[in-house]
Amino acid sequence: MTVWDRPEPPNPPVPLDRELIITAAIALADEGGLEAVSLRKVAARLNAGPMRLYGYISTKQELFDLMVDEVHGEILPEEQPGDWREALRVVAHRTRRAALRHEWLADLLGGRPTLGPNGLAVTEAKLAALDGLADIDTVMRAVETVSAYLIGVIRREIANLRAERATGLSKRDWQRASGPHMTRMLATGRFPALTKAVHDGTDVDPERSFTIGLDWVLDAVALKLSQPPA
Amino acid sequence: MTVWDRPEPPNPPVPLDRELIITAAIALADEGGLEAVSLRKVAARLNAGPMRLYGYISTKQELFDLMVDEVHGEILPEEQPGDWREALRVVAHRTRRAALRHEWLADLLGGRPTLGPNGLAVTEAKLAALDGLADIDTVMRAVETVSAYLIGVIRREIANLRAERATGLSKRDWQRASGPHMTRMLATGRFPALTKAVHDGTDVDPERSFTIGLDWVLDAVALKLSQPPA
DNA sequence: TCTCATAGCGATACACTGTATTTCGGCCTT
DNA sequence: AAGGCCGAAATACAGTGTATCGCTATGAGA
Repeated sequence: MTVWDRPEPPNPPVPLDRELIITAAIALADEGGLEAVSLRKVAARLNAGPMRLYGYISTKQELFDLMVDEVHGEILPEEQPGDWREALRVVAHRTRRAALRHEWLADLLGGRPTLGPNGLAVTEAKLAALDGLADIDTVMRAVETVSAYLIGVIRREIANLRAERATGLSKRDWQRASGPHMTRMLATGRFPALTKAVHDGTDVDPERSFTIGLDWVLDAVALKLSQPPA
Repeated sequence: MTVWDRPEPPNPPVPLDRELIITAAIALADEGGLEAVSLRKVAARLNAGPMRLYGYISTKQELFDLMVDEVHGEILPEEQPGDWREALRVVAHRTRRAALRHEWLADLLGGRPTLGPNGLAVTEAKLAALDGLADIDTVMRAVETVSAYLIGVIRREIANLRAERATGLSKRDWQRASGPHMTRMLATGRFPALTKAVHDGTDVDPERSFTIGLDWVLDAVALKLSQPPA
C-alpha cells in the first residue's frame, strides 16, 4: 500500500459533548420512537464510532435519563404566575405538550426518579407554587398527587394515540367499539357499564379530558389547602 | 449412522398453550424483571424452541399484553362492595399490591390500552361502581382520572423502590438527600422549596402516601358526583 | 401395508443490539 | 529522532426478535 492508497480520515473527528449526544438521541427518538435510539445510530449521526459515546455517558439508561431531563428543560415556564392554581396548570399543560412533541417521553415518564437539574427545577416550581399555602407535608402530597395524575393521563393519551394510528381507526370509531375485537368483547354482555359508556358517552377530545381531570385534581388540592390536616 | 445412534427425542414436546407461555413469562419477569423475558428463555422453560411460541403469539409485544391482562385477573375483586368509594378503593389497592408482587407491571401500566378480557373487566368494575350516580360522561371522566392517578403513583413508587435498591440507600436517607448527587444539587441553592421539603418534610411510607393521594382524588370525584356538570 | 402429503417443530440464519477488549495511529515529550 | 501515551476505532461477544428452511413423524388414501 502506497501513500496514495491510504484513505484519508473521512471526517475530522468532531469534538463531542453530552449536549450534542443528547440532541442527536432526541432527534432520533422524535423520528422513530425510543426503539430507534441505538448507540450505534446516535454515534453515526455524530460521525463517531459507537464506543466513543462511552466517554460521555456510561450506559444507555443514562442517555435516556439525560434525554428526559433535556425535555424537562422545555417544560419549565419562563415565569411563574402568582396564582398557585394557574402555576400548576401551566406546568401541566407544558408537560403534556412536550409529550406530544416527543412521544417517547410517555414511555419514560415516571419510569425513574427525575434527579436531573431540569427535572428538579420542575419539581421546585411545583413546590414553590404551593409554598406557604399549607404545611410542608400537605404541599408535598399535593405535588405528588398532581404529578402522578400527569404521568398517568399523558401515558394514556399517547397510548391511545398510537393505537388509533396503528389500527387506522379514528378515535371516534375506536371509542365507539368499531374495532372487531371490542365489538366481540362487548357482545358477550359481560361488560354492561362499559357498553353503555361506549354507546352513550360523548367523545371529548383528549385536551379537554386532560383539562377536566386536572381541574378535578386541583379542586381536591384546593380543598386540602383550606382544611389543614387533622 | 445406525438406528442405535439415533438420539431419541429429548423431551416429548409438551403440548403448549397460551396460558403456559404466559405463566412462564410472568415467572421470568417476576424473577428478573421485564428485560429478563426473552422469547428464547420463555421457550426454554417449556422445553421448546423459540420459534414454537410464534404459533401462539405473533409478537413479543403481544406477549407483554397478555401478561398484563393476566395480572389484571388478579386485580379483579371477587365481589363488589356497595359503596362506590369503597369499591374504587379496593380496586386501587389491589392494583397496587399486584404491582408490588409483579414489579414489571409498573413498566407496562398505561403503556398500551388495556383491551384484554380481564383489563376490560377491571374497567367495567370501576364504571359499575359509579353507574347511575351521575351522567355517563361524568362517570367516565371520574374513572379516567382515578386510573390516571393510579398509573402515576404506582410507577413512581416502583421507580423509587428500585432506586433505593440500586443505591443501597434507605428511602429515608434518599429523601433526606444523603445521596452525593442530591446533596450537591441542593447545595446550589437553586431549589429552595425542594430543600425545605426534603429537610422539613415528614417521610411517610409509600402505602400511606398512596392512600392519601387516592383519597384526595376520590374526594374530587365525590364533589363532582354531588354537583352535576354545568 | 406401503406411499405420499402435510403440518408442526427444530435448526439455521440474519440483522441488530449494548458493551468489553484490543489494536492502532498520531501527537507530545524528551 | 525516538519513545511513550492517549484517544479513537475496530473487533469481539453474547444476546435479541423474528424469517426462513428442512426434516420428521404422523395421518390419510390406495
